[in-house]
Formats: sequence, C-alpha cells, structure tokens
Amino acid sequence: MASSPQSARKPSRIQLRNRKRILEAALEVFSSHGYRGATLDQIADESGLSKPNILYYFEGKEDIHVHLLNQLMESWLEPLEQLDPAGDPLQEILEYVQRKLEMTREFPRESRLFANEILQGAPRMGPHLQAGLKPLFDEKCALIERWVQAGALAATDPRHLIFSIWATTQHYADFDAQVRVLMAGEKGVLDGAGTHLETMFRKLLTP
Amino acid sequence: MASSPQSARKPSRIQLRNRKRILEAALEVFSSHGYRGATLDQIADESGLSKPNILYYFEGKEDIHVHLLNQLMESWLEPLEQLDPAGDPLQEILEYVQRKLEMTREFPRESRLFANEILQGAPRMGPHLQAGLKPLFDEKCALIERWVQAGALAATDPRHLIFSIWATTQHYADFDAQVRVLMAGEKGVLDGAGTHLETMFRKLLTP
DNA sequence: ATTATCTATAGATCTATAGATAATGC
DNA sequence: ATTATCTATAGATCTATAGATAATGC
Repeated sequence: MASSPQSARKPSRIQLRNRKRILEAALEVFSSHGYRGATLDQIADESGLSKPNILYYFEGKEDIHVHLLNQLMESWLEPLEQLDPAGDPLQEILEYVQRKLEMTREFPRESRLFANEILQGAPRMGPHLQAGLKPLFDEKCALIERWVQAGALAATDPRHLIFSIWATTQHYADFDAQVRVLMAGEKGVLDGAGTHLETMFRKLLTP
Repeated sequence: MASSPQSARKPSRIQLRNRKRILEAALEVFSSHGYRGATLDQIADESGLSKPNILYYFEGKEDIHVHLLNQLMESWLEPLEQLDPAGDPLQEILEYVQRKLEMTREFPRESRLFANEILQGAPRMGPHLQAGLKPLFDEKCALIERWVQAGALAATDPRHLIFSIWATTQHYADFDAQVRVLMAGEKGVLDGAGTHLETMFRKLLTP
C-alpha cells in the first residue's frame, strides 16, 4: 500500500495538478448538491480520476470539503479587506458592492458552497467565522461608524448595511435557479442588478 | 401487510395528527440538514414515531419532502399577493418588507427549507416556481411599474427591487449561523433589521 | 374488519481500505 | 526506490418492505 502524499516533503508536479483537479471537481459537486448530497463517485467522474485515487490525494470526503472551505474563506474576506479608510466613504462602499457583485458573477459556485455550509449551521466553518470573519467585520463596522460620525455617510447601522450588501449581491448566485425562472432567459441580469444596487446603496448612504 | 392510508376515503383523527407530527419533524430535519443530509431515522426520532410507521403515512422520504414544499409554496406567495393595487404605493411596499421580515422571524425553518431547495437547483420545486411564483411575480412587477410610471415611486426596476427585498429579509434566517457569530448574542437583531430595511427601501422608492 | 404499529431485515448506496500493478525519477 | 493508479471489496449507513401483532371503530 502506498502512503498518502499528505506527509511528503515536496509535492510533485503531478500531485499539485491532481489535487487541483480534485478540488475543482469537488467545488462543482459540493456546490450543487451540498456536502451530504455529494458523493466521491461524482467527484471521481467530474475529475476524471478513480475513486481510490482521490483518496490517495486526500484523507477523505471531509478533508476535501475542509480544504475547499479554507481556500474559500480567504477569497471571501478579500473584498471587504480592501475597504480603504483613506478613500472617499461613499465611493469606497459603492465599490465594495460592485466587487461583491463581480464575485457573484465570477464565482457563483463558491458562493453556493458557502451558502450551503452556513445554511446548515456552519458545522465545519463556525470556528473560521469566529477567527477570520468576525475581527474583520468588527474593524470595518467601526470604520463605517466613524464615517457616519464624521457626516460623510447618512446615519446607518454598519452591521445591517453589510448584511444587506452580502444578501443582495450573493442572492444572484445562491438563488440562481429562482432568478432564472423569473427573469426568463433575459441577458445581462447582473448588469441590471449592478445598476439597481448602485442606486439603492447610494440613496441610502448619501448624507 | 396493511395498505397505506394514502388511498383511504376519510382521514381519521389519528391520521391527521400523525401526518402533522411527521411533517413538523421533517421540517426541522430537512431545513437543518438539507434533503440528502436528512435521514428517516432523524425524522422518526424527532417525531416520536417508528421509522416503518412513518412510511405507513407517507410513501417515502421524497413524498414527505414534496408535501413540505407544496405547503410552503402557498405561504410563501401570500405576502406578495397582499400587495394592494388600491393602496398607497410606498406604504404597500414598506409593509410588504415588514411582512417578509415577520415571516423570517416566525418561520426561519421554512425559509431555510426553501433556500436549500433553490440552492441545489430547485430539483423538486422548479415546476412550482414556473406555475405558481412566476405569474404572481410578473403581475406584481407590472403593478410596481405602473406605480413608477404614475410618479408615485422613484424609478426602479421592479424585478431587482423584489429580489432585494427577498434577499435582505430572508438573509437573517438563511444565514442565521453567520449572523449569530457576527452579532455576538445581541438581542433584537430582527428589530434592528426592520428599522434598517424600512429606511433603505423608503429612501430608494421615495419619488 | 380496519387501522395503526412493531421487529427484523432485504437491498441499495456510499466511504474507505487492502493489495497488486504500472509509471516515474534518481 | 518512490510515486501514482487500479480492481475488488469490506463495512457502514440508509431507504424501504415483509410479515406479525396490537389497537380501534362499527
């Protein structure tokens, strides 16, 4: 029996490539069926590797899922981190909205993977939210609060403001199946959303 | 072997009560683990009935799930149906927002059940969305459009407006695990949300 | 007589491992 | 020599049914 490459010193090129293929396939499968709904068979099919081969590269189904969530957390925090204390307050927030919407457009599967996890009580991501998201959230809420105090933004609760931004932007990825039915094949849905959200948050925040 | 009560003429009191208990238990289990994540064992435990007894009242796991979704669709449409062409436009929409938020407060499990289903591509609810939600959505969009044309509301895309209302209100139920972490045990989160959303949509829609 | 419930288990599905073989890098 | 891959299958989990027994309503 070969030992798992988990313990190897330097990952070979093949290792890196195959781990990547597996994670890519797993993102596809987990994001559309949820953790329990996904099977190793599906991930094997999607990645073009055999099932035992997948378990050669990862310790198991859960290990793959955890890797995906860890990766995800970083790219999830980034747009909020970019909120710049030195920038123009209204502009900064409107740009944040557009960045989030851009992520919905570029990474809808990641959005659904995250939504699946949170929806089911964040069983594997709870600690990550505490350690990673919470401090950043608090920091940026304090920043927005200072902007409000300085009169650069209309009075608003920064926490609910951020929730509204997350909710409205991620909605187009997470509820895509519903949006598709209701928008009946219309093109450029996200462009329309961009215009709408820009107007909404501008009106809300203009002092 | 007893025949299933599905075909019986008049459901007995016991039948009604037990079917209700099963659906209540299934709502709890399906909404927190998703369709695949839920097991008949969990529903049996939660309902206090034995597993085979559950299958005496329903044809199977999927049958239970479909019953829940059918029930849900009705109560999901109701708040939007109440949007009254004869009412004051701004007031009507703000009241709709509060009704949706009230449903988040009262029926968070139903919200998560729905979110789980849509998130995974609406495999069992797709036709229902087409037949039930789509016509109502179109009707109410046309109504809002008329209000806009009449100058009673600021110019806005009714479809994205409705998406924003759904997204922001349901967020507190669907992403509850995240909201809890970030609001750190604060009381009255939904009251704060109510104030925030009232302000946001009022500013957006005031002509 | 009919309705409701239980124990036991068949049968399907799924994760994971054993153990052998092939490919690759010194 | 080490890394990567395959076939076969063990073992766990889960849905559903068989078949017997208990409770209920005429």
